[in-house]
Amino acid sequence: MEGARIERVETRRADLRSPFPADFVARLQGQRVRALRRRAKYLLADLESGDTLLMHLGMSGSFRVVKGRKDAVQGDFYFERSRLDVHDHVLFTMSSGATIVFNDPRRFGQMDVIDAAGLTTNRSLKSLGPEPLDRAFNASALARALKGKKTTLKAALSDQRVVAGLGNIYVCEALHRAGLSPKRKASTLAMASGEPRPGAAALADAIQAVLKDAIARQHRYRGDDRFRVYDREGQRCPRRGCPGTIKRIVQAGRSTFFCPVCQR
DNA sequence: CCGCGGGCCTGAGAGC
DNA sequence: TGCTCTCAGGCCCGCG
Repeated sequence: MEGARIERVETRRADLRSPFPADFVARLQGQRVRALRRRAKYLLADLESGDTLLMHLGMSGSFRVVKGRKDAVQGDFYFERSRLDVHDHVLFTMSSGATIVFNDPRRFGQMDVIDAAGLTTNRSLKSLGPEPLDRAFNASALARALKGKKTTLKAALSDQRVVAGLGNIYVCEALHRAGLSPKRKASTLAMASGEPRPGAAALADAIQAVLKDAIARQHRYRGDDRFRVYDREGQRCPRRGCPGTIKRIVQAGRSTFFCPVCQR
């Protein structure tokens, strides 16, 4: 997509989680994609017009690139429409001849077009916390974010306003790596007399390690047996020398997996 | 404002 | 084997 022009956009239904904006197609067609980037769990494609295409995969969303030949036009596309799935909801036909297909069975995904001001005012973007993979993210940044949080570490880390980009699974994984209990009060890792508490450094490191590892290994959220604690209730704790057994509890309506022995 | 619970949606997996 | 049922996730909304 990057550097190519969006020749045609087709939405194959009226909505994902919410309806596509009325001018969705009009504001995209004919625009060159200046740059692709990410903020939290959102994908952003900056366009020549100054608008930005905002995309979220939700739970089950994915993109695939279908290559075609421009001289083999099938309808308005460069490939056989019979190759489309019922859950292929948005098609971007690019000037490169490739078609980018957005597939999302559960339709928890999101697509929107925002203007430049929207980058700071859009509801989805404006309250996001720090990026854990930014250089600026460290124990102090995390401690500041957790300051005054009355809730548990699990709930705080799941809150995109505190730290951007962690989902249920990676919160569990990061807390285990850091040796911190998901039930612990979040503010206990906040600053104390100008210094981050010891656990904050461990947690900041663990968050970064979990995300880098997941990206490098191309984790999938289900059917993936490479998590240390997620979906491992009743199994031995993977920490060296720890005799604990992974436990499952429910916090804020979501499953938490942790080791009660080594996570304090 | 904050935190929590419910709801959206489908398919994988469990249970009969 | 095949049917039904539950439940998982991210995010938004409404409630207290």
